[in-house]
Amino acid sequence: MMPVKCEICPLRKKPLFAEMDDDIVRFMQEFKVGEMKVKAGTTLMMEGSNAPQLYTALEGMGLRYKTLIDGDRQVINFVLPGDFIGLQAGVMREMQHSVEASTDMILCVFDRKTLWDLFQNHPERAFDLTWVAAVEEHLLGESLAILGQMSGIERVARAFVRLHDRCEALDLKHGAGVPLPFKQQDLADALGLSLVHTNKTLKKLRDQSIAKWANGKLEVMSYTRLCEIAQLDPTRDPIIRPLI
Amino acid sequence: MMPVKCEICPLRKKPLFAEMDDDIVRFMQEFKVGEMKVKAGTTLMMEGSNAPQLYTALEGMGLRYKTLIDGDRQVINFVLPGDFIGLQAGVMREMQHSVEASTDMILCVFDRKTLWDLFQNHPERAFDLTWVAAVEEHLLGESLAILGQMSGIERVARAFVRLHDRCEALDLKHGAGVPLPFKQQDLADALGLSLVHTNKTLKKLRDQSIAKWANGKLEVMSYTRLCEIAQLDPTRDPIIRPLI
DNA sequence: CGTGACTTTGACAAATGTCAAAGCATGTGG
DNA sequence: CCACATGCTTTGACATTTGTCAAAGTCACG
Repeated sequence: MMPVKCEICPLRKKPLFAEMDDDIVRFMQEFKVGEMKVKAGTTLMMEGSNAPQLYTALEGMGLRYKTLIDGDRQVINFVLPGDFIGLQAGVMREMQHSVEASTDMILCVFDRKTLWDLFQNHPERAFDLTWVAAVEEHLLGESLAILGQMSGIERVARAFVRLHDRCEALDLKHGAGVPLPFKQQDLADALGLSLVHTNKTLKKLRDQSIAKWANGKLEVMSYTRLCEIAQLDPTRDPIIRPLI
Repeated sequence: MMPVKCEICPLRKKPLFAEMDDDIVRFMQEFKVGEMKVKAGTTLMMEGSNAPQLYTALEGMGLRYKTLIDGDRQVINFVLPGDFIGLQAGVMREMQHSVEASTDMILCVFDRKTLWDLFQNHPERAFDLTWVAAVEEHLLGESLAILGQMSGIERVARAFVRLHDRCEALDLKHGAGVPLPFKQQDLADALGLSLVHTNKTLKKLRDQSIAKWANGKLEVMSYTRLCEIAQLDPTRDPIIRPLI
């Protein structure tokens, strides 16, 4: 099967991503060495290793996580289409977290070795890479504030709003809900809550008809009330980011 | 008073920072538009604003924080000499957190407008900037795991080890301890604990003769035991980063 | 002195975690 | 087609951690 041409990349035109000049698109086409399909459960990057390849998620979802000495797992964030994977491997010695596919995924593949070429000959793209890193930094800072200052139900609500909005921006809404192909344990590990407590919190949102998450689908029934709990302004603007 | 020349910058030679070519040093000297001294308590960057200037901390300490709707504050991290301030303002529309000086500080000042020149004409420096962003991302991911998975005493121990090591790497050790010019409330806000609980946790570490923090000085009495609680290998290597 | 900012303590309340078991799909081998 | 094993979700009872409130202690400073 032919890989998707960057030129006609369906992600590129979503308003979530910064616009891209035509010559940048041509360069990306060159920079891209191929496409990869992986099955759910595949480990894409390993904490502590150095990866020869970098990716951009095209389809499917995954998660980034760290494993602690005592075996606990912290999910750093969820990987959705448009996310760049492997920046740390690209510029630091090695990855500081692992990345795993939660569903089957399709990824754009880049070569780590040509990253330097990007910096030397395509300053706009280098800038965009830094921009992506800064957006990532922002999102992690926000997550930190969520774990540090918010209660269980607030954290779940926040996660739902974030994921719901991102899916909508990607036009992933089909029917009543958006896809959320994770386990409750994944969400628990992301929010720093126990599985049991997460489960009971989900029940509360269900019982109050605010949001329902089952069978890999998230249905937000009252966006307003969800935002209220999540301490978010329902009319705020999304963060624009470049697509690598 | 004459500003410090980059050439003789005392930070540059610390093994914590990546080595820098001579011509890069010359460029940085140009890039640098001046030096700034601020008093303790000064707000250097405001969440939501765009800053015309970027900084590198030379002396003194500060903190980055976010304020939530309900007034809670999350301290994102502590700012120590060598930290770059304002990357988000440089590449995104605006800062996503505030930065405040906890002590008097001296900062290297750069002009946001010349950042683009850096990307166009100094790819190594552009790479370093991305590298810094990646290191920051790593540290935030680690913080996330700390807040999400560790108990109160473990969090405090982690923070102490991190800060102690960083101060040592900067040769800030004088006498029995390292400077830690923050309030208990700052640490509490960084670790997602209440002030009272933080205070009681500090007492535990004191009573067990593991670490004592008073009058802005942190004295680590048993690095081994502290690392044990912090779930850290006491022999691990520090992360090297570029100095901007 | 008296005031304000910070730290320390004790008593009590609330949120969250742990354990254990049951429920419920789904897939597989007999 | 059934029986059973597996992985995930749901529940209830109970334990523990952490937060909240209120007050007192300490220290620097005008």
